[in-house]
Order: sequence, then structure tokens, then C-alpha cells
Amino acid sequence: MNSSLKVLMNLSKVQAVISRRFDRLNIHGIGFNDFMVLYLLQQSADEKMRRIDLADKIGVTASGITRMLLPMEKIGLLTRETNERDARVSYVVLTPAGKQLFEDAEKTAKILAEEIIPAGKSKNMNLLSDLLIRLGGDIT
Amino acid sequence: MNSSLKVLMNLSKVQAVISRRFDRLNIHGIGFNDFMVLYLLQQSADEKMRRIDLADKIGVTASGITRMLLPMEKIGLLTRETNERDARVSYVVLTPAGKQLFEDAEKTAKILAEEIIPAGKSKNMNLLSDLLIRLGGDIT
DNA sequence: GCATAATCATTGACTAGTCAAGTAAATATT
DNA sequence: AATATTTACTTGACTAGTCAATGATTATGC
Repeated sequence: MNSSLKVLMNLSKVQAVISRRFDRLNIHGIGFNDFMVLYLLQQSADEKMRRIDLADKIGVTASGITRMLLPMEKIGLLTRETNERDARVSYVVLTPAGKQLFEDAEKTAKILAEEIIPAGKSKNMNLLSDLLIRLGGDIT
Repeated sequence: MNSSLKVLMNLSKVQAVISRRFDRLNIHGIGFNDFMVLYLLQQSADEKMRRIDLADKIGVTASGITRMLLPMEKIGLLTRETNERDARVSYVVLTPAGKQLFEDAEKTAKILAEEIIPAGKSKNMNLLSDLLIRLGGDIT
């Protein structure tokens, strides 16, 4: 049977298993997608991003990001900021608490990530990295 | 920052986007995970599998598979069968309706899969396939 | 300059799972 | 043989999203 389809099925399975493994750790109380949000904010120039850009980067819908961010705002990891030029947009801003939590969580996340995809075998990893970029993975 | 972690984040994003694209098609009324269930049953020797084995193959939990299969049984794509040697297990059996739906859905799924990962560039695809197998993707 | 279209974000109603706990049966231990 | 452990599956309570529709604002075409 069609190989592309099999690859897609394996991609789905692998991702499901990995993300459950991450979420089970419950790194400092946040899930893997939440972790990605913190990562993206922390590495962005001024530690803020538009909600829609965050959504696109992590691969959820606009309504998905609204729902994801709510509890993170509630526990003080993020705050809102308006854009003066465009009243439609609302920025997501990383708080010091959010930054601190990210730094802690990152340590645990790194260890698990290395366990799953050993960076030692770098040839494979660079390959996988390239292939994912071609498939739309634009997180750097 | 750690590359393994970035690869995992991109894997998550790519998979989210792809599976949403699939599910949006709503191929013959089923989602991508449902499609995988039908695929696995159809290619298994006697068109039946234990629930736990299905769960493991597609990467969901035991309770996840229970919840997934319910609506599929309700609309007549699957039925149950007991194991006479072991009263704990309950087989999932593909019905003729389920088989028919799979065959229809497969056509659409193949087209979309090729769109996402062109099989023409087979070098890349074989590579990706191998890497996914190493990460636990065991769907053949 | 006004109507039309596009963009950003949210909400209601829903689906697709998760985990933790529990039931029941089979296996292993002693 | 009796007990303890493991395995298969289900259920209750919940989380994490989805889509479709809506509100509000900004950009575009004529």
C-alpha cells in the first residue's frame, strides 16, 4: 500500500506516544504545547507575540490558542498587551514568573528529548530536522 | 538550544497541522485515527484484533481505544467478538460495511498523503520512514 | 469615500482523547 | 491451593483542543 500514507500513520503514532510521555511528566505543571508557547515567547526579541502567530507556530487554531493561554494567564505566566496601531491584535507577553518556569522546565524537557532522540546520532537528527522543516516545521 | 527538543517541537507542530488537514476532509465521516483502525484491521490476517493491540499500534491508551471504537461500532463499521480462551479480551472485528468504507476512504487518504509527502521524492520518504520506525512507528 | 473583503480574536457546542480507579479474569508465587 | 500480581478492558471526571459563527477592526477596490 501507499508509502506516504504509512509514513503519515507512523508520524501520528510516534507523536502521540512522545507527547503523552512529555505530558505525563507534567513538567512544572504545564503540558508540551504550553511549553512550546513559553519557548517561543522567551526566544522572541521582546518576549511578546501576537496570538495568531503563536497559534500558527505551534500548529493550533486561533480558538485553540485562546483556550490554551487562558489557564496560563490565570496562573500568571503570561499577560496581555494591546497594539496601539491595530486594535484587533492582542499580544501575549511573558511574565518574569513565566520566564522562570520556562527555564526550570527546559532542563527537564531537554533530558527527556535527548532520551527520545539522542543528539549523539547527529546525522539522523539533522536529517529528521530537515525533513520536518520541509513538512512545515518552522520552529527554530 | 538543544536540537532534540526543537525536533520534537517541530514534530508536534507538523503532526498537528497534518492531522487537522485530514480530519477537516472528514473522509467518509471518520477521522484519521479511525482510518488507522480500519487500516490495521483490514490488513490483519483475519480482520480482527484485540483492543489493546489496536491501541498500542495507533498510539492511544486503552481507555482511548474504548472511546474511539464506540461510535464506530454504533454506525456498524465494527463488531465485537469474545475470545473463548481468555474472557478478558474482546476482539474488534471489521464488518463488510467497515471494509467497504475503508476502501473508499483509502482513495481519498492516499491522494492527500501524496500531496503532503510526495512519494516521487522517494529517497526522502524512505529516510523519514526509517527514522520514524526507530522512534517507535511500527505500522507496516 | 463607501461598500466589500480580509484579519484577529473570542465564544458556544462539541469531539477526542487523558488519567486514575475499578472490575474481572488469568498467571505467577509460595 | 491460596494469595498476589499482572493483564484487558471500562468508567467517571476532566483537559485540550476542533469547527462554525460572531464581533470588532483594518485594508482594498472602484
